[in-house]
Amino acid sequence: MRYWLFKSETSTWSWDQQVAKGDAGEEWDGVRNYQARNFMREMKIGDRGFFYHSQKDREIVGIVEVIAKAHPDSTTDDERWECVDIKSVMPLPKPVHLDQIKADKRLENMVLVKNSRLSVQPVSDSEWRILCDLAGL
DNA sequence: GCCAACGTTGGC
DNA sequence: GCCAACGTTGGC
Repeated sequence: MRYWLFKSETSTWSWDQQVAKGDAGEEWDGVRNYQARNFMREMKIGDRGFFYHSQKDREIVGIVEVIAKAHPDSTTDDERWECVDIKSVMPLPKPVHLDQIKADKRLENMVLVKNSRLSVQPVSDSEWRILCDLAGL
């Protein structure tokens, strides 16, 4: 299983909205970036990811699971854009703020730190473990 | 609200 | 195929 990180602006699509969708989940649509799309194409059902609030909050707030492989994005007719479906699994007992991540030497190579603009990113096994630890899991 | 970093577009 | 111009993102 691989790990990922999904980034969203609170005002666009928040963790609360994701949770409200329950096990039915929701498309991670609206991605118009080739790198992010390519990562979604690599995802498999059962892969897990962090849900990160960008801009105002700047913290990882929950864990999600991939429940559908990449398929055409329903919000556009442009065939280039695809997305996966994800559902919320659980909130983090202690959300992990960007400041904490940046302050941790072990996480200095995270994509979130190195390329903050990428909206869908891979997370390594060790990064996943460290972040779960910081989150109180 | 500013601006640096990055991605995309389009003219050549 | 290069690169200048432009638009967007997201941290600060």
